[in-house]
Amino acid sequence: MTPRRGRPGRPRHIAYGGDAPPREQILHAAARLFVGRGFAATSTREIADAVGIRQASLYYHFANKDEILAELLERSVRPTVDKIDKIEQLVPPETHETALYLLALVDVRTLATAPNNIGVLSRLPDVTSSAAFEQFRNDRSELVDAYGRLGASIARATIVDLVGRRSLGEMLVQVVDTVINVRCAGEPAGPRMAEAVATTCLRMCGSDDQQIMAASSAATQLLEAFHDEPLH
Amino acid sequence: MTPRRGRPGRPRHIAYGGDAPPREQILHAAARLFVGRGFAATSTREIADAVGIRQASLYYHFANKDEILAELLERSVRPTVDKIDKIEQLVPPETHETALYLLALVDVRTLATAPNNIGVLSRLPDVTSSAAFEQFRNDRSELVDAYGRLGASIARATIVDLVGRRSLGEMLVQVVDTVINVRCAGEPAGPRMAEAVATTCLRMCGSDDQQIMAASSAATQLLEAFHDEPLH
DNA sequence: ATTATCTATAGATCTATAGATAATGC
DNA sequence: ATTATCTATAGATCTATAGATAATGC
Repeated sequence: MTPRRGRPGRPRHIAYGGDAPPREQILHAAARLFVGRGFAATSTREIADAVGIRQASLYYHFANKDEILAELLERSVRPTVDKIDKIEQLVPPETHETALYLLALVDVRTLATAPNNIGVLSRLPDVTSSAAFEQFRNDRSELVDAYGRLGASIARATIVDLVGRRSLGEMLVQVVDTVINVRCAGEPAGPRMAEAVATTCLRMCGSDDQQIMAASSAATQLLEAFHDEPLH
Repeated sequence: MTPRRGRPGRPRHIAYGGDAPPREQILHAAARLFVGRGFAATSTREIADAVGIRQASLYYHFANKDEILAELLERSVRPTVDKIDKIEQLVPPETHETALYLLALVDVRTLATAPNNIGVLSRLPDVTSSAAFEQFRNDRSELVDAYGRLGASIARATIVDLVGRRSLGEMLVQVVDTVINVRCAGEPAGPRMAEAVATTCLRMCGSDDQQIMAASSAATQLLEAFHDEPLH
């Protein structure tokens, strides 16, 4: 009953276009163009040309241009959001510091390895004012909540009362998003960067050097378990 | 010989539209829309509607849409670039540290007080890939050079050799541009922010706390002289 | 006469739909 | 029969130009 995707159809006007599924080829080309020239400035024709199909053929895979964008936006947060539960359910001897550190590491890696630096998309005004942005807003909100909860469980009451749980979350996410800037600037964002970001997050919550060191080594060990996780 | 701008012409289809010069009204409306919804996503009709004139009337003031963008881009750097010479010509007892600190203060204020946070424009991919971006690139390059020169005159040879004068300049500008982020996040960017950014700049060049304090108070005093400066 | 607007429109897109077609799989 | 493409095109923009017009200033 399920349609058997992946079966051949009519051949493309251009002979060969790689062996990835066509949907993935479209997403990849669209990501490159959206990030490089902007969402509104990129026409569906340009995407199709990059893939090697006709403009109208895009609509077999996506209902409209916004849906391509929505999928790319989702891919820039979903992998991290999906790991929140497991991270928050860490039990002693792991500390809350370790959990926040680990969340930051996972998040940085997601943004750092996402093809074409799609993390930029959610900052573009033509994207944020598009209908496709709604779903992303929800996903990101979950992420901010998680950062806020973990941060608040670490920080002293004085800090939490002053800053507020929500805006602590916002600021932590903001710091993590530095990775996007770094990639825009053309520098690679490796494990070094991840450590820098994660320690900064703990420091924002008032952790001292010793706590940070402990969280760092614990989280770094746990990270690999999350690395090998299947995404779906 | 000079055309007398500002004389009345045919009345607008909408009676009253404020008393600023029409060119300024257009720039203001365009800035708000470009920053809020993106450059490519904003039509000339939307700009005209916001001003209260017909779409075609824009073309009496600007040759095309790109020229509106070009003017906005220029206004986001020009005020700072115009003050570089005077800042670099500071003589003892003012130090190089003071000069860099002052440049950062001036730059932050320009970005912080620019209407509609037009600093964002130069980060949008549809803007950076437009023809109007060429001039901005040159202006910004001058600015990066100045930061690089001042930074290199402060930093130890080991730092300059490692990082390179040019990329030291790039990073200093990057730090100053944090103001744009802050405004995007909806927070106000006041003198407090300016101090934070400027001290960070000095610290990046290896200045110690005492040098920073001295530069800070010297530069803060000099700032007002630059504040009252006429712009043209 | 000069200025700043207006109306009308050409020409170039751009998105999305309708319906045809060239492959393979059963 | 099913899949993934194709061709053709409608309808909705969007930018920019041409030429008319309603004010004021001299």
